[in-house]
Amino acid sequence: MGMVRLGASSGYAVKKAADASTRFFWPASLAQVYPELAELEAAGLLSRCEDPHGARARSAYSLTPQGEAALREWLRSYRPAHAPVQLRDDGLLRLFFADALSPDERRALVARLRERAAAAEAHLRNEIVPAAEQLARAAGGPRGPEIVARLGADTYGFIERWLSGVDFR
Amino acid sequence: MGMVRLGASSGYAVKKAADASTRFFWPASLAQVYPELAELEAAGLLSRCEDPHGARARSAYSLTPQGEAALREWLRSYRPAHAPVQLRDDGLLRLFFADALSPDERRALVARLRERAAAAEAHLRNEIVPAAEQLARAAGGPRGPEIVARLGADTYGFIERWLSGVDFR
DNA sequence: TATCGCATGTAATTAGTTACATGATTGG
DNA sequence: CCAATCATGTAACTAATTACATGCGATA
Repeated sequence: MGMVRLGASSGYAVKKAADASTRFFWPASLAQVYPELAELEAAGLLSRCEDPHGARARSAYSLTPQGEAALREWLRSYRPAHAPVQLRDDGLLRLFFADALSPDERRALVARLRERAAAAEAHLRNEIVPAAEQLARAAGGPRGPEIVARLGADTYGFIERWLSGVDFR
Repeated sequence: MGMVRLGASSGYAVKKAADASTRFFWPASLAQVYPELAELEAAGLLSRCEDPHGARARSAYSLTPQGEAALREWLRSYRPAHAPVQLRDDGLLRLFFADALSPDERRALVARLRERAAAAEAHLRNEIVPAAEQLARAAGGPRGPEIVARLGADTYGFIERWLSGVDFR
């Protein structure tokens, strides 16, 4: 619903938008998106209208007033008691157990973790942040996507620097 | 297997150890742990011996040489091409879509995200890091758990400070 | 003697991914 | 004309959580 609100009208567009923005903390697959859109329509939170492109069928979704209200209620319902951010990551898991390795292998693992954090930072900063800026200029200035993208880039940068100071012999 | 290596012999102990350490980036449930231990035993990577406590049955697992080798191979197999850290988080998702809220509501959301990051940092620093230090003193000085716990605490601290500088009117 | 923690498992449900299946449009 | 992208869905499978079910041991 949030993606629809930001201008992604079709299921395909919702998936594409998620890939280009929320992928790092909330990935979505097409097989999730299509049934979900249908359910939200059945619940009266989205309205659908046929918007074919030539002979190719396309469904253009938009938020109903009830959908807008439900989205805002969901945004307001966040409480700090909710589970904290999960840094779900098999790299950190390996670092956790890295005492089973030799010192050289340990250093190599830390180096690879640094590389990956640096790559994630670069990708967010060079691809995702500019895309969010463009969205802000285009669609009535939503700032959430840009703020989250910058937070992500800076956090990966922080992790990269932190790991550079680790001396895990 | 990593947990068994660090001294958690029973399924219950593995779960408890995960709750007290890897929970933030790799949560485990008992319903996962027990079948997994049985599979690893069947594969010859763990050996099991009956270790009853009075009349209460208990299985004490330990790594076989093949298990030790498999664990090390898994630790070595990490490549930066692997999916980057996922900050899977419904709080970030809400921030992403927060333009649908009023300025006051937005600020309240950011404040709650800060509170939660601060709580996670405090918990890691006051509970998880000391537990990892104790483990290091007890079990032949594994440093991975402590390093990861400190990285987590510092990262949450970074996020908390970052959010304090956000002006999302 | 009752509650809490230790201990082991199964069953049911829910969430999520991957693969399959199909076909139109657009740009090189 | 061929490849990439747009577009929609279903089916099968895998992973993960939650709930259920049971019972001993220690301690307050």
